[in-house]
Amino acid sequence: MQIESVKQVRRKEIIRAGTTVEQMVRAIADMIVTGVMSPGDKLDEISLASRFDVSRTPVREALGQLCAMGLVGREPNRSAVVTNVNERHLHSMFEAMAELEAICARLSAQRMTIDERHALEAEHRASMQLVHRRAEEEYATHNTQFHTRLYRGAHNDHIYDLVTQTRARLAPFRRAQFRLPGRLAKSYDEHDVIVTAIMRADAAGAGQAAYSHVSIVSDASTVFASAKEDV
Amino acid sequence: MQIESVKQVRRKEIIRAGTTVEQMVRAIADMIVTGVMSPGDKLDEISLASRFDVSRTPVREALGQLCAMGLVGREPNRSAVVTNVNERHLHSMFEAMAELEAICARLSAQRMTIDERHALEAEHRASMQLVHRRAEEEYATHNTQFHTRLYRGAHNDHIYDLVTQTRARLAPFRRAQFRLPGRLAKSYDEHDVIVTAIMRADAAGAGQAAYSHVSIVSDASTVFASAKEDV
DNA sequence: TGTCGTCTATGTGTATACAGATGCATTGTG
DNA sequence: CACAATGCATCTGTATACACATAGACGACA
Repeated sequence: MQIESVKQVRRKEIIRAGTTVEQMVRAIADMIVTGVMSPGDKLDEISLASRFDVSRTPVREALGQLCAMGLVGREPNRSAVVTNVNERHLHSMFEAMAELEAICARLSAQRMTIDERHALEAEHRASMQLVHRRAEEEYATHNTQFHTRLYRGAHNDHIYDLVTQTRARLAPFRRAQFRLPGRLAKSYDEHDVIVTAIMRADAAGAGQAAYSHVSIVSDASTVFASAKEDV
Repeated sequence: MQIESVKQVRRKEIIRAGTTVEQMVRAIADMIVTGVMSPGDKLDEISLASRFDVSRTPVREALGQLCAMGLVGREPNRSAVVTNVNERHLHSMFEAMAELEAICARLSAQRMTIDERHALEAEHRASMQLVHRRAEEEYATHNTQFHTRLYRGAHNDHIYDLVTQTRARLAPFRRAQFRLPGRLAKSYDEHDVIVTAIMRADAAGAGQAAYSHVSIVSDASTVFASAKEDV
């Protein structure tokens, strides 16, 4: 009886804390993406359970989802670990990202509605101010929206899934891209080429512009080297 | 004590039956892919648990993986259901598949080693016999291998993951493609164009050939219509 | 002193128990 | 007779218990 009341209280606390599985996934993913946890770090189920004040069961659920997202690896009878990608694999992800962006840009050039084209152009034009003000954080937000518009503009749900998934897996390696001097202006110019091609319905041009945009932004080996030095 | 011995026995049975989570995933995926279960069918945890003679816990694990694979959908406090894709979404998957195949063919034309090129060509040539013998089953096996060679030949791990994943999700809708009259010969001819382009290191040609090959094979709306009539 | 074996501690995998939510059926009322 | 409300049954979500696997430490023997 007393035990049950304890359970009740705990349950209330959990509900109040609002620690759902989804939130745990977000929290752990954030820790990985922001570098709080480094590749190779163990994710102990018991520690996580006590940390989020839930039992191991939902923790395992969350780890399963993170595993599906590719952020953590799991082996039988072993703790889940933050996935440790090697340089070759990282390069393959950046290349895949470039290919997917190119597809989205091509399809966007062909399929975007008038409204979508106008919205893309307007948002892009407005971002010039952010470049002048050197507002890196805000530009990063705009940049995410800009690319999301391309993914949506392709009007293909499955490709949207693939590109979003790839983007999530690359997130840990894209930190602070816009801090580099002149990077904002360069990004804007590259966006401009893409937007212009899309407005002209120039599919091939948009695809090529998007490919080189992402390829240049990534420069995988450099990114990886810097990321590795942190470890 | 007695309870424990019962558990022991059960455990032995389970081990003997060898019903691991991975096997359950395979079994359920097969049921979906082969049409034993139709889109919209409920996947009751308790029924599955008794069916595989395990508790609900590993069943939930398996359902989570199937959800990540996109074969089943889950909503809170509701049974998992076999994903019911609409025509638009199915079309988007076929289109994505064509784009991914094109990428793999392009990259294969550029990157395959001499050995890989020879193996591809040899296997392709050998498949002509299967066409003459109208060996649909065997040709289907060969076809899978052929495409897998293209995915591997691109030398990009992440793209391999994406294309494999997409292929798995499309599996339920590709049954009996090779039963159609003349389909084998047509497939062979299309493979031939791809192989020739790859042997010449003609990236653009290989990409285009692969795209139209997959696009024609799929013909999404027809496939969907027939799949739908079964339901 | 080094190496191999065993023992223990920690953590995962699975089973079971229980609380909450949802959907359906049954009953009561207009 | 139809519709709504309530009760019940069923299934999911989470907690907890227990058995097995693995790794690291300690001791024995060469």
